Amino acid sequence: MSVELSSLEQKQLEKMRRLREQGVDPYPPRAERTHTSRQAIAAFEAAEKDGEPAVPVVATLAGRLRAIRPMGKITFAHIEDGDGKIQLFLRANDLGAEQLAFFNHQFDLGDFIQASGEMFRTRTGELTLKVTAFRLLAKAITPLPAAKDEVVDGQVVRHALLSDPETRYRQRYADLAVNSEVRDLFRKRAAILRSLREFLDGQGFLEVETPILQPIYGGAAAQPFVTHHNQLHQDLYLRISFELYLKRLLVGGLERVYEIGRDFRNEGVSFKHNPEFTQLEFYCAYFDYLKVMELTEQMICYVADHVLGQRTVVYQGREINFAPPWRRVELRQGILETAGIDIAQAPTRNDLANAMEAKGIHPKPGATRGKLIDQLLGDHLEPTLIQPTFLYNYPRDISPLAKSKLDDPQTVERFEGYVAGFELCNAFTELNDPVDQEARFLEMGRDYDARDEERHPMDEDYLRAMRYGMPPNGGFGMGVDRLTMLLTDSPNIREVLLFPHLRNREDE
RNA sequence: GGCCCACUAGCUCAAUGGUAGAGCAGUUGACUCUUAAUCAAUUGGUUGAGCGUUCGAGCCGCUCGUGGGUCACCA
Repeated sequence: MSVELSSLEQKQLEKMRRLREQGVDPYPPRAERTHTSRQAIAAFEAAEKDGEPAVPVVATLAGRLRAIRPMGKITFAHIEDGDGKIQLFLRANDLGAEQLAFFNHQFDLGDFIQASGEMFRTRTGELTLKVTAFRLLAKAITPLPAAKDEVVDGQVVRHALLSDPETRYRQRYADLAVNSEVRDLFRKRAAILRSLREFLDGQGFLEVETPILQPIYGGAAAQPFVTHHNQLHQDLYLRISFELYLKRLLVGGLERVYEIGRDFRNEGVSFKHNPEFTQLEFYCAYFDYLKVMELTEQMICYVADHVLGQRTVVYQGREINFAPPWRRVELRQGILETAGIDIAQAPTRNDLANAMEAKGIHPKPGATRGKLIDQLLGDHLEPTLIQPTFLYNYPRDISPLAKSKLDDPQTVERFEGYVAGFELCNAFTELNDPVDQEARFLEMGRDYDARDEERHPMDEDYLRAMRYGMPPNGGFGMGVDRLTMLLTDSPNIREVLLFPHLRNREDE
């Protein structure tokens, strides 16, 4: 092995080799399991009458050794499998002293074993397997981080649990192995994804898959990752959004489409940003942003109902209620109330910058009017949006793919959903006018510095698609990781990613 | 990228600038209903890396690394 092993690991490696010399395969290819821990307990309870089963419940269990308590001529142990933990009871009377000593000395915490016998109740009432045969399934070389559970008044108290975030994220396998609530969190994440699909499928949406490697990136303002196809001599970008491909599908006659997948943005990392993250986008022909708002409320409630069984959740100490209708706040009004500036009274970039200066707010140098509005939103309004809120009607120049309002061409029909002080989703009445769209692309190129990597590249094929005719439609995008944070009360996006992005370590 | 904090045994944590410790895990032994089993004994350290200050550094200073927080960035 290339890495240096600790003395404990070297001892275990030596133990494993000795077992092999004794004819014990430390990694046999097959296991026999008749019951999971839960199934064995359920089978006993079903057969049970007055504390005794009518017929013996014989089971072979398999799992990881989590506790061994030798007591002379008997030994208690716990193994953990996918369903939970179950106790084993081994007796010299049943197994012979030699077998019991083998179990006590050759098996270690973390090993996978299988054990056969009859289910019974101990004097304390715990359903337990009385073991008549056992076998090693996989030897552990590295000791699991010590974590013991103590039950106090029905509550499980963890001792010396693995808590160092770096180890937990870098060695997620160890984190999962010893922290059962981490396993539960990722089961919940899977349930969230399943519920989102169920809801959208039920609404007649078609799940599709579009390219991750794209010759032209677009649909969002973000720096892309660049890669290269060797044989084609072609630079490619990892997608920063699905938007432009999904809307091409509306041109093709698919009226309701959605995609759940990975987006990649080459930007800073933070408690709510990971370089790759899971995005949900859907597009719905003949919907506008108001209908998308209602669909959003229904969808989030559907997920909450199915995953949590309720529509409220406590996030970082504050109760959040997802029940519709969510508060609706016009962006102009929200900024007026929190920053004291009426953006409608500041029609140009300089007007707005002056208004901000007058309030003691330093406008970002070089920012467009839209970016200044975004600054006011992020600094003043966003932190106040704890309960689910739709902010709506956004400035045109930060929304190049959204349709303008009929009575106000400088404002677009767009909303963002905010919960717990951060952005959860983003949606608009999609721009389907190819002439206006081309003008927007050109505007973006003008307004942004030519070196600004976030400027929107022109996508000629997208414009061609739109010229074939795109039905009016409402589009929606949501960070699934952030929804998962909310529903699992996780303060950090890394908690809801199995393998969050971390810097390389020199020693690895 | 800036600033702040952290990094000590496998895990969780101690240690006035003066001999690096505890609990759990490990090892050895006792124990036939235990469950953080208990009891007795015991192994285990390049204190993140390097350089410096000092008679003497886990502790003070500098550089670097990693992580966390925060700001910047992120429609």
